Amino acid sequence: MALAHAILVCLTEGKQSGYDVNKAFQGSIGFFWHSDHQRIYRELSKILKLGWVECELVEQPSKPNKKLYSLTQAGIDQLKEWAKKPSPTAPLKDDLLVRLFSLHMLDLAILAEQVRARREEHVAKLILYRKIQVRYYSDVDPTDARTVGKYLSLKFGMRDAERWIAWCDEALFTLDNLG
Amino acid sequence: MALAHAILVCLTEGKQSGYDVNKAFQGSIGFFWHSDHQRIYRELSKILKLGWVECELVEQPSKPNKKLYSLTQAGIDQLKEWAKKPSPTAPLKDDLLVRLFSLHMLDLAILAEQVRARREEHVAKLILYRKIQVRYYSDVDPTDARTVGKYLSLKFGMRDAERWIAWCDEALFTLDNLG
DNA sequence: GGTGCCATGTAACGAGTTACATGATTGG
DNA sequence: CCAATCATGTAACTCGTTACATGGCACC
Repeated sequence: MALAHAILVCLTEGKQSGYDVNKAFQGSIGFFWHSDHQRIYRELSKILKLGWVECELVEQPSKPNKKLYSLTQAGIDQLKEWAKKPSPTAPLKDDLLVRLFSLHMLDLAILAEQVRARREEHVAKLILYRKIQVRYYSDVDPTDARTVGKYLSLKFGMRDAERWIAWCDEALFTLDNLG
Repeated sequence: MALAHAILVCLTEGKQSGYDVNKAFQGSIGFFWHSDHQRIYRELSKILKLGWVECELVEQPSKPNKKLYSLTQAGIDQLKEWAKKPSPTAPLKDDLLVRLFSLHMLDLAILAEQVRARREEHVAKLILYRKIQVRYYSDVDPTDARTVGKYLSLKFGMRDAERWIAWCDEALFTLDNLG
């Protein structure tokens, strides 16, 4: 039940609608845990029943009504309990790496193209992360847990992109020497 | 239908039983695409029906009988078609990174312990990868596609472990300064 | 008049996990 | 005698994805 906990983490930022949570899952926390609005709405009603969140209906003139969710004490306890459990390492799962295992049967030019595309993706990500770094984390107070935690995760994202870019360069060089 | 294709990739190595495929999914290819024997057996019967593989029953005295699967031409075509399609980047998904977003509400000591555990895991992986490197890839012929492809994926694994270790060190330093 | 944002969900399907189930042989 | 290896699968369940569904407001 990991998505539920990711939502709880989201709600530590304050009251939010399903729509808001979904937006957070597209940026920020979504860089490390993704979902879609369908599942988020489903999960919100589930954890509402469990009592981990409470819900307040907000009527908005000239906009659709929304439901603002906020953490309950049970939700906070649940979050803390979850955080105590060891976090399992997510196994790598990547098409591109698998394809390399049957490289001898595949079209090298197409594969090289895919590696280039992957490289570009991560270059774009790195640029985005660096923008976020400059925008929000150029002057971090090292004693502010709230900021420091998020900054650490951003740095992870940056390292992730960098290692992809470096590996793609290596792979392209190798593929070039093959054909 | 990604698992099916990962199995096809496996079978480019030659005839294998479900048991063999499962073992490959625990080492080598399994470092980049994991599964379990249940799903592998299910998927094998599925792609047998589709005609991507064919099956030969081998009776073994003093061992359980086994079914040896091998690629058919349709399977090879399928593999090649699949490899032409762009490979989607697997989104990051990690508990530990998510927890950092609610760092201000969590127990720092426990989290630091989890980071240390994560570090050890990746140190162990890196050692394993290096052993494999020395054992199988100390003298790679850069024109041998079969070897070069697998070696590239191994190098990806090594970079992955290295970036984790480096990040964990950074995180531990940061967490230390907090508490 | 079209695109995009706000805001909510359901239904069907496919993928993946956990638990259950069997049974012989080999090595310590 | 116990554990590991070889070898196969089924059943129930949860998680995740895709497609479907609605509808007003604001901006260009």
